[in-house]
Amino acid sequence: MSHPRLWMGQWKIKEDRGNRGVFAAVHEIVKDIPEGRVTTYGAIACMLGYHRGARTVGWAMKAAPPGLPCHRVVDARGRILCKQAGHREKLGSEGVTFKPNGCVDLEKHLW
DNA sequence: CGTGTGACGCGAG
DNA sequence: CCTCGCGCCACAC
Repeated sequence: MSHPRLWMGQWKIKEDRGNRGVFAAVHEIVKDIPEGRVTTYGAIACMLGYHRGARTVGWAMKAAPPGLPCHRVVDARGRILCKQAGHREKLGSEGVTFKPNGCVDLEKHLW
């Protein structure tokens, strides 16, 4: 897997946040996701050092504040878990392409 | 401090 | 390709 942020020292954000809450750290990362790019819960977890804390990242998303581009965060297979919103269309207008089955093309747009 | 919970990940069928 | 089951972790109570 290639996660540019992994070797950019982004996981240090956790320390910068003083461990006050992983949520804040996750939110910071999600905010930095550029348009036309997507990332996965597991990737974010890795950036923070929680190589197995993908679920915790999901929690952070649930508590995500307004304005957070949470539609750019999908699962490891490129599927949008948040069903309530039409994120798929949003991503499409940002230049993200999808596979025939509706999954995001992670190979092309993974952050 | 123990228990329950969840927008996940991955292997196996 | 899809579904099922187990494991993992931080947070709320």
